[in-house]
Amino acid sequence: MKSVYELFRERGFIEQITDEPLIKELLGRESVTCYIGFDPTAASLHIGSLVPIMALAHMQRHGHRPIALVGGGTALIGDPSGKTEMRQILTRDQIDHNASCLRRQLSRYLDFGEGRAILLNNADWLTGLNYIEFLRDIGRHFSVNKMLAAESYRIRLEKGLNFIEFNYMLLQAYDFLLLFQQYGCIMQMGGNDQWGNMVAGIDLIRRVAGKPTVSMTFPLITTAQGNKMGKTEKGTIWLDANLTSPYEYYQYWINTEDADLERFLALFTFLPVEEIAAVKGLSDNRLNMAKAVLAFEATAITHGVEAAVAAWKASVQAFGSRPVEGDLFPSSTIPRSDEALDNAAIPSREKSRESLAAGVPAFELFHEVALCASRGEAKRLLSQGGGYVNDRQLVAFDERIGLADIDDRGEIHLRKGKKTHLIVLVR
RNA sequence: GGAGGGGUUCCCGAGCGGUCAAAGGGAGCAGACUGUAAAUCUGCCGGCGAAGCCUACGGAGGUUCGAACCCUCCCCCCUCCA
Repeated sequence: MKSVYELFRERGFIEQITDEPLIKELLGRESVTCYIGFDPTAASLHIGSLVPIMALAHMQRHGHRPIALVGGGTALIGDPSGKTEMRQILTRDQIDHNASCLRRQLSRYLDFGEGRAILLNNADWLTGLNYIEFLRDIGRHFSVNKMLAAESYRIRLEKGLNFIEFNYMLLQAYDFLLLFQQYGCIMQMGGNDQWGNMVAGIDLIRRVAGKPTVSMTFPLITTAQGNKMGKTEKGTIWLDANLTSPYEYYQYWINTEDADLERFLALFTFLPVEEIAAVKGLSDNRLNMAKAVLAFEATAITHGVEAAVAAWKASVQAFGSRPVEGDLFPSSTIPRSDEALDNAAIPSREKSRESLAAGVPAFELFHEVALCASRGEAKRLLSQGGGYVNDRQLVAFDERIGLADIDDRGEIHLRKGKKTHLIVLVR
């Protein structure tokens, strides 16, 4: 079996590491306890946290012991790293609530069974700290001169950085020290913007305990367009099915740009790299099949196979069938034929028969079902030919939609542009 | 604490008494072209409506026929000095 270090290398997980020979050796030789922190700044993680999650999952699959640390304590401070402005400080209640949501969410990716992985919240030790003691025990090991030189602070020095944020690094370093002492955790991983905080932890452990520890950062994943992952202008792509439905999630992935496909398959699926390498030679239809595989696998990891199949069916229903050929990604469990399609995963709205009897002007209907944010927007959309009813393009924005448009399944299919489908269920 | 500079529509950023729902860019949406891709081109891009009205330029007041633009107070940010 390949060591997880090699796997990280070939799948593109590594941006920087502190001590390559040491990490290589440790990961190949023994079961290592490592940790990654997750900020409970929202009640759900989003796609941006997927790389760290996948990294922990890989660690676990290779017999190491991951610690997922929910930053309930550090979130009270707010990490300035990688941010140009101070972010909104959340209340204790909000953070506690979010932290408990994240615990549940992370359990879907990792097995927190006895000895296999650990889930902690740093609020448990940070909120009870005594200020004077902390300064004397921990603070004295930090050089302000050195901190000011750190990239993450330098950027903020131009924009303004207040004392509470300046402290963040000490707290994260302290987390690492505590995990080292209490759980034998010797490796921290995280996004590349965490580099400064991670190195600070290693330094602290060396000073306090005299032991070497290591860290590894992941590249900040951007799309080929240079946008941050998971933050589209439409909104964030969340991992919570209630915030981003499995169908939307699937669609997000299937719309991956060509240039990102291979990299994303390596990062966001468990498919073997040998199969992923085949993407290089693909074009047109077969390339799109590979995107379907990415979408299916990614959806299955986050929402389960059943939800992924439903999303796949809905997608095929909406965009046409292009079964993935058998020689592509043999390891993938994506359905290869399109029997038994259904569109249950396509967003739908109910509407009564009576309300349609007199016919509803199309722009009002589009607004009513939330396909458009306002009536004005709906009018503009329809006037420009961006509205469809049962695949028929509407020519007039006030065309009336009524009983005649109901199909034999009792549905009216509305479409905004090429990609946004919605089904009106007539009751 | 003192001096100066700022806070404009989702973001950046012009405007500095009427012609401003506010230049320009970005993002977004739609159309064409395609492969549910990218690039490109075109149109749209506060709300409700027929005209018109309403809501918006950090907040509250004021001057004026009329204010994003002038005045007062307050809040927030930045720079320099302490």
